[in-house]
Amino acid sequence: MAYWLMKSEPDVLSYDDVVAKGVPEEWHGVRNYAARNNMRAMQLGEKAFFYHSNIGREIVGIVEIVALAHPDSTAELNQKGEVVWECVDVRPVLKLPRPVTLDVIKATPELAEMALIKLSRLSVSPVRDTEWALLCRMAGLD
DNA sequence: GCCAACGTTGGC
DNA sequence: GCCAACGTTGGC
Repeated sequence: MAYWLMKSEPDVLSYDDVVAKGVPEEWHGVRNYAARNNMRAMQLGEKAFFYHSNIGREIVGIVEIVALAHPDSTAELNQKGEVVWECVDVRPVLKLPRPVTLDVIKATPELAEMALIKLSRLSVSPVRDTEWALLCRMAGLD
């Protein structure tokens, strides 16, 4: 099982928004090949951190992948009429007892290699098992 | 609001 | 195929 991190601007879609909707959220709008490829690699049941970019700049919750990559309903086809942009669906799992801020992540040597830090513009990125476990502990989870 | 990083586009 | 110009993301 792989772990992931997905960014959202909370004024567009916050973790609470996803919870309030009560239905799986189609993670549409990604227009970056690396991010798309990461979504294609996701398996059902895998978990992702939900990160608030721009406002807050912190990991606030965990979501679960409930639909494999499928065509992004908001995307245009390319000139050949092919699907280029895809997305997964997620559902909320839990809100972190203590959100983990970007500042704290940056100040933690064990997390210095995270894609969140190294590739700051990548909106869907992998998280290593060790990073996941540490972040969960920092967030106040078992 | 600014700007660095970086991905994409298009001229050559 | 190179690279300058441009657009976007996201931290500051």
